[in-house]
Amino acid sequence: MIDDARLRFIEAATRQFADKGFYGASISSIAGELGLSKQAVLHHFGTKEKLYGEVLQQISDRLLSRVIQSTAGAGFETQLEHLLMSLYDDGVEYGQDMQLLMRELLDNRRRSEHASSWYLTPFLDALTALVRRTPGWEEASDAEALAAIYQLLGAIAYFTISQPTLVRMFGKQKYGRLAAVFPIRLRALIRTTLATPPSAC
Amino acid sequence: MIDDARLRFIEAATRQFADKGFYGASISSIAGELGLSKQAVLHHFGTKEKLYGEVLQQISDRLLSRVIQSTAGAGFETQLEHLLMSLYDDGVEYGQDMQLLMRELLDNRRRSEHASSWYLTPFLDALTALVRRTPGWEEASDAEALAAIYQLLGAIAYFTISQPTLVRMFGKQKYGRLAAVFPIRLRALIRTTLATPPSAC
DNA sequence: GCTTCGGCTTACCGTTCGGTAAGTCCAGTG
DNA sequence: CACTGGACTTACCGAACGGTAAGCCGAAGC
Repeated sequence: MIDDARLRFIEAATRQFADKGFYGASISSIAGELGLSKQAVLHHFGTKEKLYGEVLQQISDRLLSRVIQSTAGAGFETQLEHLLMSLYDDGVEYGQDMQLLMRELLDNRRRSEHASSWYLTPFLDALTALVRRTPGWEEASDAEALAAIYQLLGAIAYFTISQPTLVRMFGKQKYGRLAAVFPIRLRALIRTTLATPPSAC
Repeated sequence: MIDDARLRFIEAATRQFADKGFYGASISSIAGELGLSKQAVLHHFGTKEKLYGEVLQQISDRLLSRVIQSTAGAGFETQLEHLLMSLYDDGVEYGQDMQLLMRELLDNRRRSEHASSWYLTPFLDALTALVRRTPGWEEASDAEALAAIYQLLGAIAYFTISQPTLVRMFGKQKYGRLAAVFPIRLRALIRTTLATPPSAC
């Protein structure tokens, strides 16, 4: 199995960057996760920034392939609904990607000289395109579709990254009740959002 | 003006923690913003963690006083709408608090041994209480009200912290169009959310 | 006028960081 | 058998980090 170490480094880096952020995660601790020295990481990726870039790229690919994958059967409306709900489900289960993207959103301004910020563009473009195919949205502008989808993404991402904090805030039982109610309301939110094209707003 | 330096330190710290995160901001750079040495900071606050705690406490107070302040005139429904919209407006103008709270949400798990995570509880409690006074929500559970308000907060916070990244992603014009549409859709989202109590969901 | 004290400084400490340099080990290849 | 190149190591570097210790200094209190 060639490049095995490379892939495992990226996995470990994804975990740690999501958990501690770019500055909080060190290459030596990432290497330590596989029982290797930090120079093993530098050997494969050159710099920390490049490793981070690969992590981001992989997440971007995952997200985009998910959109493409969902383009099958049913109407665009239910496609979009399924996609967003599965994004929520997976985010709750293992929120690494959500966490990392949120961090990237926060740090991007500061780190913009070193890393580009276009990892999310294809994903957002695909989503807005999908929105504009749902009934009532055919003549909506990009901005209008993007605004709608961004609100839904925000609701999803914000909740999923809050999970650990909410558990400690409210305790397991109360969080459990919240987590039981949330997806029901989320589904309703998605439907009413799609049922409210700009012309009816 | 006594304690002037203290307050200015907290202001600078708020800026830098919001911008770079807890680990990214150093006490010496915070001190440098007032032209003082890092030991001036340590003299006032003891440790970095305590300074961070005061910053968080101040933000929490600001948020809570905002909720209380909004409790005047009009129905609870429009109170809540005004509150959320002003949260959005200010978040767009200077998103420091939003950014910092988002970071805290992400880092809280990791830093939980040193700092408590209850800064947001009073704010969330006040908001859920406010939701449960709006028509149709009187018999909703805490979890249901919290889920609804959390989705709205997510939509608001996610967009406001994304601002700089979105500008670089799409350019000023396209972002301008997005920013023009967003609050319109947000207001609609708030209203339909409040108009959809759990019984109708 | 002397002391006290808060605000602040310089000097220093141990640790960790990202990154460089040089070498070791070993499988594959002629 | 010699050699080559990739994977990985140890050794090291300068810089920055959070924090401690001790001292300076001007205003206030006696």
